[in-house]
Parts: sequence; structure tokens; C-alpha cells
Amino acid sequence: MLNKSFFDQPVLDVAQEIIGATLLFNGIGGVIVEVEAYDETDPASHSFRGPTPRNRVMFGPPGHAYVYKIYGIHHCLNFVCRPGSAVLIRALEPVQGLAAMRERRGGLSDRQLCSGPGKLAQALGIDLQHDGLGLDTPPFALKAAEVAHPIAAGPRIGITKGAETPWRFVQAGSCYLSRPLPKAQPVL
DNA sequence: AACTGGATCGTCT
DNA sequence: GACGATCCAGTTG
Repeated sequence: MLNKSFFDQPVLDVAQEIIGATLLFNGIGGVIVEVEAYDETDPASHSFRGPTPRNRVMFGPPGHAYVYKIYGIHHCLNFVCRPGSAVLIRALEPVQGLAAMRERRGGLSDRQLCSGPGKLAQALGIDLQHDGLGLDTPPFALKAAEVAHPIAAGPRIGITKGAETPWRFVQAGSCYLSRPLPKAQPVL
């Protein structure tokens, strides 16, 4: 199980080490296969302009969930690292609670259950009421990866500022990504 | 396969 | 008052 001290590291380290870990929410979830990193030096980050009521959790202690609502419709889940930084969880390979996820998502194929930040929040039943919850206690549970998977990096998705920064990390070759990488770039 | 527009509202300027 | 760290359905090629 990953404890809070795991998240007290540079956000780029956490982003890459979290690939292959298993995320469960009330026992439902799967393997993290796609994330993006954000920090306070980054114009695309919610934390760029300092603390506000919405992003206050990003400036709190590491190891908590930062949940926000986007486009008035979808929810997005982040793992808070050091103050002002967080990892956006963008896609899971579904493993646990397939039936519950299919029901919430409308009976789609398994590849489409959690292949995007809004989709996975819907599949797991995460919304604003879970903003600020600790990641090391129920309803959350995080298990470290048992085997190291090859990781690839690329530009982040859906942003206009900082669009070139290659802070999107994926499990190379996974078919559960929100989108394939534009150009596969192996990392280490 | 690639692009378009609509849904829908909290947040910050 | 404008704009999203999105998703989906529809159209076009």
C-alpha cells in the first residue's frame, strides 16, 4: 500500500512511479495506465495563480485527493504531491468491480470504461464530495506496482497553455489509454 | 480516421 | 461574462 510519504516527492517522480499501481475506490477500479503532472511553475496548472477556494487541497499536505468539476459536467481526480503540485489520473485498466463500472458508464466495452479522466471518475463514483480525502484510507486504496512497466511520455491533452511540456506519462502499449501517444517517446 | 458542435456550470477576471 | 486538465454524437472523407 502506498502511504502519504510516497507523495512527498517531486511530482514528475510520482507521476512515473504511479504508472502500474492499482487504484481502488470502494473496492472498484484498476491499474493506472495514464497520468499527467502539474505544478505551480506551470501555466496549465490550477495552482499557477496561487491558492483559491477550488484548488486549496493542492496546497495542503501530500497524499490527498484533489477533485474538481470541469465543463459543468465531468469530475477529474488528482493525487496531491508537494504543495502546488498534483498528478491527474487520466486512465485505468479496469480490474475490480467491472459490473458496477459498466452500470455507471452505460454498458460500454471494457476499453471505454475508464479511458479518460471524466470517464474514470464516473466509473468509480468520484465527485466533489471526495475532494480532500486521504489516499491511504477508505474509500481509497492504492497498491504499488508489482512489476515495473515500460513508460512513455508525451504532451498533455486538452490544454492551451504549456501545451508542449511532455508531462503526460502512459504505460507503453496499453490499449486502455484516453488516446494513443502522438509520437511514442520511451523514458529511461 | 479526423473534425465539429453541443451540453452545462463553477470558478475567476 | 468568458472559459475550461471532457465526453459524445454526428458528419465528412
